[in-house]
Amino acid sequence: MEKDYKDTLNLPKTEFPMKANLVQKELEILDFWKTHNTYQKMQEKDKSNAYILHDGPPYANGHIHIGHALNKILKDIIIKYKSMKGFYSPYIPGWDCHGLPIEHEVDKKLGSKKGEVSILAKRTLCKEYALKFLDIQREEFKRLGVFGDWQEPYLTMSFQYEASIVREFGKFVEKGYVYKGKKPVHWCPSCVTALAEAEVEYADKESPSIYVKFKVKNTSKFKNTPLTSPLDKGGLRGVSEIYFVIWTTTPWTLPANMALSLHPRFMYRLVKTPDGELILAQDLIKNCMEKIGYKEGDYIITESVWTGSELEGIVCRHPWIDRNVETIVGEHVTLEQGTGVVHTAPGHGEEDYEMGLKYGIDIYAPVDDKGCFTEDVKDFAGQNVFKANQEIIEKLKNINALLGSAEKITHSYPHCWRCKKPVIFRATEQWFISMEKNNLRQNALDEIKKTRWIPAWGLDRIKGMVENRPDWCISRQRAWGVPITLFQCKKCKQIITDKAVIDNVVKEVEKAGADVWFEKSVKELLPEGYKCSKCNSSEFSKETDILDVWFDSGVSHAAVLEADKRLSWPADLYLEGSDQHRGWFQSSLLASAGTRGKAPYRAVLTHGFVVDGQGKKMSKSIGNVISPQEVTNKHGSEILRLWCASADYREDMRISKEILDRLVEAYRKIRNTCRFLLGNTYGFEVKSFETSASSVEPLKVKGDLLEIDRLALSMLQHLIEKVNRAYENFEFHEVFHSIYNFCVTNMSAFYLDVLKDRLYTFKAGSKERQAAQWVLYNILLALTKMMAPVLSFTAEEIWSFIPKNKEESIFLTSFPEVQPEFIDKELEKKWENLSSIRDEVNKALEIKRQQKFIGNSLEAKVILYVDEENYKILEGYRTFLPTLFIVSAAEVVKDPNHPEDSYKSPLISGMAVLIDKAQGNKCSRCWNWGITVGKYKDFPGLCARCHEVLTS
RNA sequence: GGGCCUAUAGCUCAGUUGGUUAGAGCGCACCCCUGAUAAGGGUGAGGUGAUUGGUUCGACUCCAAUUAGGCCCA
Repeated sequence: MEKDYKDTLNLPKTEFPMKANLVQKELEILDFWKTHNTYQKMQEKDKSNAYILHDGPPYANGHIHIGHALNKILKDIIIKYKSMKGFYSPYIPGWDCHGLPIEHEVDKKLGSKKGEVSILAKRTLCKEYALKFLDIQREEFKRLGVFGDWQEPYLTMSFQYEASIVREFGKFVEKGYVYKGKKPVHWCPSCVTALAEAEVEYADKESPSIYVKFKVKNTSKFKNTPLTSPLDKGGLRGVSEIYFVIWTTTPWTLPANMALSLHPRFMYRLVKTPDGELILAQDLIKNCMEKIGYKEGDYIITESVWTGSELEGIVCRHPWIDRNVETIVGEHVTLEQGTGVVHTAPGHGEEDYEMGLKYGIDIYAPVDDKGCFTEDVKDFAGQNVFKANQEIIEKLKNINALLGSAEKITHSYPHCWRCKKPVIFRATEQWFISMEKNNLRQNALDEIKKTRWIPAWGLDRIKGMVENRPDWCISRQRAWGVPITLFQCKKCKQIITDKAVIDNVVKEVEKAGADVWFEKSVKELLPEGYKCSKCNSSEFSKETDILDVWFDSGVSHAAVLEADKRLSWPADLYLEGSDQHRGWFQSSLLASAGTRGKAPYRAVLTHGFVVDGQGKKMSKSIGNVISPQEVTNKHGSEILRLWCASADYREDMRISKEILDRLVEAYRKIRNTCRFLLGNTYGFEVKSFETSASSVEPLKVKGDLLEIDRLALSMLQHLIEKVNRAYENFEFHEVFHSIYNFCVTNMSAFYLDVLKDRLYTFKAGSKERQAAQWVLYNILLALTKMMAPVLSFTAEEIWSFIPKNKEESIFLTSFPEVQPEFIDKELEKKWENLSSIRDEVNKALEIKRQQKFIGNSLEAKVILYVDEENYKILEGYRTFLPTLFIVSAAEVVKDPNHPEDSYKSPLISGMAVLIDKAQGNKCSRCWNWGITVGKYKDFPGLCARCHEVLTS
């Protein structure tokens, strides 16, 4: 039996497990970070060199979903990278605590008791609810390996934060932005309350469908127009009655009709009918005439045609009210239904309202909070609007304003989520922040231009929104939020804008939270003896509405960036999903631009949404939801982190079982590469190493390196460069792909494979082997550090296996920088050729392997038949070729006439590869074949090289 | 319906200012190894560049429309 020489080899040796067992191991590492205060230690830096990423607060409701995980992990990657780059880069997570969803949950729990509970008691329940989920989410975020000051987050419901909200609101009041106006909201007449969009459910409802004509007051405009078609000899000149025709399903909104909307580019035509000359969109004529009940021949379509724009500003008369109604134009008009002429009641519709604002029309809504007409509406005062529908139709019929007869249609209509009854849209008094005051809109637009948007199209998106948005409606008729802290004089209705009054409230809120507004009386909240500056009255009322929660989070720049000593203003980066262009990015911008004239951020980065493997959005009903908890429990958070870095977040990110499986494999490959590096740096003297790696004796080490070692180092520098650039540009998928490719291609399949012979069979302390280890050590350090921001758990684990005498955590080390002295362009160029020759040899070997001529490549001898040019390339490497090809022998023959059985390279002209069996016998130690095997009596199974190693 | 965005192999990504037969890794198939071993190596097969039109000597790259999808509005 042949002696086993395995013990004489330097095989890899490491305790670092191949199997990650992430689900368990991550918990240990989290514990390590906790007990060693790793995050805190990372903050012990020069604060003047800071990189501030300001956290956008998630809503403290429910468990985190995959989108939350993506967002927090991306932030974490940046924070860790910047920190390792030497920046003071703290992360203060925050939570958005006020708002409707929490209030709803509390209402739900209260059930029938809802009405009996005081506002303060309810607010307490809301607070408890928010705290509960804050804790849950905090644990879930920490479990993902996200670093941050989790012990001291910011909460929009903390006293300090609430005081900031009141203070910032006060600034808006002082500067004159805040005004009271009317805006239509969903209103439930049965519950007598305003409803938020989320409280509205859509259900089918039967409504009347009617066509109504509006008489043109002055037809002179038309008299100058050639109205008559050749077929219509009578012409229009004798006609004095011209009407616009509208269609509506809410006759009750007609008393509030203030305008008729046309589309600026649609074509409108005049139609002669027994009921007069009607104007409507030409594409809808046929349909309307049918619906109204005319038969063909009953009406004549004239040649007269205009665009909506041409018809703008025509004065009409309301069917029965003494009111002029003008035609206006808007893009919201469609040709899907109706007449192309839209009845517009700014007090009863969202688009109508927008049009009203645009044209300066009164936002008129003569309907009270129980859904009944007010005294304003003479004929129908006191009537419920839905019940009044029929009477209004009768009225229209009587005054001959109704075309055809009323029909019934069933359509989707908003209903109250609580009482399930149909709701109405009704203008109510609301508080607004003016976009025009102090040039807020323009100022915000200027700041948008100064901000770096990543990706760049973010600028266009938010710009368009800010350009077109209406004034900011900041009031909500709710309980769970920060009150609009305004007083009104009961006598003269003056709103108090005194700074002293506001400051006083801020102080109160600082002490006791926003609850104080509801707890204390007006007198207690006002400075003592305060009197109205206008009428000297001392009787005031306090506002009961609360602020829009977007105002809450919008002022985080003041409440957190400015106020928190750990941070500074403005932030270097805001990073959220692309939905926040309308949300937080905008509210923050307006809140900051309105009070400080500047954006609160230097750069804004957005990521896409998480979708399923088909690119469809995740939804419970489809059942394609993947939760972060699921991934963590099955594969480990590390895989989720890797997923965040693997895909391009600027687009929507897909996640599926297959994608995760691929990532698990990629993870294993990276892990195993590091494990091999660890195993082969075993026994290496780190200290002497580091000395010689420093400037003390660099040349000596460099001189010991083989060419392939220097090549590997050069390749490493390129990787370092690429990875640095990718992190700087926030292109983490580039980080992942380059590191991964480096592990697979440059290391595993090339350098490490070639190196095995030297590492295993050379003497442990030989300078060749030491040189290789030195390179491996450097690669390992660089790789581990570079992956740390993404694969934080694994990097920390690897770090703990790297011979010590250094930082306690990988996150306390500094990020690898390119060392230009190790870049060797010339060498790379030479090796490009060698590398492609190696590829061709592999092809030749494969053919022989498939033919069962050889198995292991060491059984082969390679003979290269080359031309002059290739000979020059190979000449200097003759002795190294067997190592490079991982075969037992290699010859280079300068002869363009290749033998028959050889593989003629299609890629490299002038080269053929002949594979022969290696001569001699297989060395039992190094497995290379050679004629020296058997020569030595003391070790008959060894080749000369191994004999030398064992006997010297 | 509107604004913004996306569409390259089964998967994740590259593709320089429009210029030869569109690249990588994974996965897959086949083979080798059994001294990185629930590892490692090799070879190979996979693409009508969403579709349709246009600009151009020439388009994955520029433009338009369509389709599918995403976010935000309506």
